[in-house]
Amino acid sequence: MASSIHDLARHLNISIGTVSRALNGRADVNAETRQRVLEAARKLNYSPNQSGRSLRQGATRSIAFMLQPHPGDQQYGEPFFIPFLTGLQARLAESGLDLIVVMGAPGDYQQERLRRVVETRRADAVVLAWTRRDDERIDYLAERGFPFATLGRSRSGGKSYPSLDLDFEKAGADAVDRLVARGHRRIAAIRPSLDLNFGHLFMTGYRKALRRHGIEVDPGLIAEGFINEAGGYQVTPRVMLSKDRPTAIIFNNDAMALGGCKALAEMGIRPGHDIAVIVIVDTPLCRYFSPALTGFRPALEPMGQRLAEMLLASLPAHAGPEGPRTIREVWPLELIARESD
Amino acid sequence: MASSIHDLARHLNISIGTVSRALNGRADVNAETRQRVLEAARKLNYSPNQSGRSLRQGATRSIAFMLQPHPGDQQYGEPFFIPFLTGLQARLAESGLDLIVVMGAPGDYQQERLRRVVETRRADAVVLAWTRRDDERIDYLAERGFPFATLGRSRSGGKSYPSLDLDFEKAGADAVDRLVARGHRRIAAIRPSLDLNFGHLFMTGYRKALRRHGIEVDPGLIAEGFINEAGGYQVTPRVMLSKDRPTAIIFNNDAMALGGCKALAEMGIRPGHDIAVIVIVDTPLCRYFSPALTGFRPALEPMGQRLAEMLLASLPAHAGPEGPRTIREVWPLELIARESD
DNA sequence: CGTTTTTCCGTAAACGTTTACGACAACACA
DNA sequence: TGTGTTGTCGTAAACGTTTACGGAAAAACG
Repeated sequence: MASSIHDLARHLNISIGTVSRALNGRADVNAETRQRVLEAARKLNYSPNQSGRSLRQGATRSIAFMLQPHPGDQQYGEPFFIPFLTGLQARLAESGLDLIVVMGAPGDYQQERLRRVVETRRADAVVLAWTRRDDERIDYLAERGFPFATLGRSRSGGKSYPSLDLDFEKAGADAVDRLVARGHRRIAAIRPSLDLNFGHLFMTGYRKALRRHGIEVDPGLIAEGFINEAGGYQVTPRVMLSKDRPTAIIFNNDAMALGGCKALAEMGIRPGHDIAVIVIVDTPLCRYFSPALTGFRPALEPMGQRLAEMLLASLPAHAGPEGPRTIREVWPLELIARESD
Repeated sequence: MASSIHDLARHLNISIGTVSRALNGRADVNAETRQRVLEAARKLNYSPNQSGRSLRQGATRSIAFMLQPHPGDQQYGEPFFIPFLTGLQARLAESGLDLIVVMGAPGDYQQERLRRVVETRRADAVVLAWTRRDDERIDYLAERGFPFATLGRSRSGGKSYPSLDLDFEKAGADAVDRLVARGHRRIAAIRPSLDLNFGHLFMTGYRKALRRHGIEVDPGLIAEGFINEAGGYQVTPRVMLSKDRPTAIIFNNDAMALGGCKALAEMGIRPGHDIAVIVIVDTPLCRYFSPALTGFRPALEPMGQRLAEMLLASLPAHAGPEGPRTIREVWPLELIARESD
């Protein structure tokens, strides 16, 4: 049904080699011949078979983003990822690469999907997100020498790969600073597993800032939950029942904040009135919540573009001129002051 | 670097044909030979090159889901799609198929990404979502004879393809019925473009039910906005300024409801107290909002599985036994009563 | 023992590309 | 006219699979 390069060749009475060269813009083909080939390609509705091309070139010209649910949870953190993916895909498209998103099955801790993509060579490189402090995916990819980049840092030592992260540590500290400046001293933190690196970074900033202000960190004001609405809802009451109630809460995430505010509402506590609330990663949800939640906004779309660039530069086939290769970058989180603190 | 079928053959001193047959579980290979091949495959860390396989078989063994932003908007409706995709991918994996998600670029009205997937044969079939009343994507695919299925119906006549949709019409009517039974007669509707088929269906149910109750539909109580938080926020005040204020609002979507409730809050109107609120498609956001929003919950994950099944049955290569093939199904939306109405 | 069937395996072609190599003509130059 | 250069194209191999076909040996059968 679909026309191949042979059809074009037959139709034009020339060889497939010439057709291919004409299509690929090679120099050694007559201008007029090229014109005829391009016209015929349009007329016969030709477009190259990707499998044939991949097989010959040993490259699929596509990059895979692994969308993996948080273990113990069905959450993917989508509202966060979509703008990032938009930027990623835009930049990749500029270089003629396709972005494909591979869904991990919930409960797939063995990285079955990732292995599948790598081993069957469905993509030339992969992008990982939600890096963990010790991330077996990174070990796996580095060991096999498969190209990859990560959104988020990891503790994995000695490996060299492009990574882009947000400065969660500074955001955690900034949040504390802001609250202290407004007179708060009992500041709670609702966080996910410390295994998730951004949770760890956030808490580092939180602790450091508290100490800097001479405030002792109270374990009773820190609670861990799943990084979704249910997690925030379940866990927030715990810190509110601390013997000396917090006057402020920092949530690591918009979904946790939503659940947390629900729990607060049920206790008759109004964010912005009775308690200050700040969320680390801002999304549209924060803006349209009542009261609007103060948060730190990441530049997700530019980050996607940037990580694509970094990844491309690290790929043998795309390595540009000599310029020094950026390996890791940490981007700032910008505070958006609203009504909740 | 990666081992091919030739490496296995050389290593075992047999022919590549036998290796392939052994690997693919064909009958005409000695049990002991097969055992040796499988062992060697494990030892040499072999897995088949997907490009080679696709080229030979003329099938990629993967299905593409097109994730397209709503025109005029950057919204993808992710919280809705993720559970659906989870079901889809689970069922496809059972049949050895991979699911890949292809991100449409915002503003890509010419379906450039879709064309790309189809023409370069990156997938054996595609799944479309957010069908429009007249959907040029469906026309395109049907015309080319490319296998596809849709989440959502369309008006496109005469074409035969598997589709699965929710009964938005009934949900719209049910919402009205419920509100009328509770004494409301001025019921507003916040909807997206009628071009989106689910918006159209919702409004059909809404109108029919109002008429059934002898209530005239008031154009002043209907407003159209982008299907996101900003849309709900911008448009909700419009219906509230109607000369005879509504006592209830039905939102087509959780994000629109969030924005709408923000607007209401700014006007000093409390959902659940001063006005009844119902949202058609329920998500975790509705549950954890304060007050918790009454809504209609779709069975998204089972729907994903079901659509995968329907798509598989329609594929020549996977067509099972003769059983009658379901072509279109409409699933119910279950009302979850909460606090907002 | 001769014939037929079965079991197992090797050979080679094919899928649709890209590309190294060489051929041939046209042209320039001495 | 002979030699080199340039421009354009065809040939054929290669990428990693799957599979139709046939053949040899073993088994079954008379």
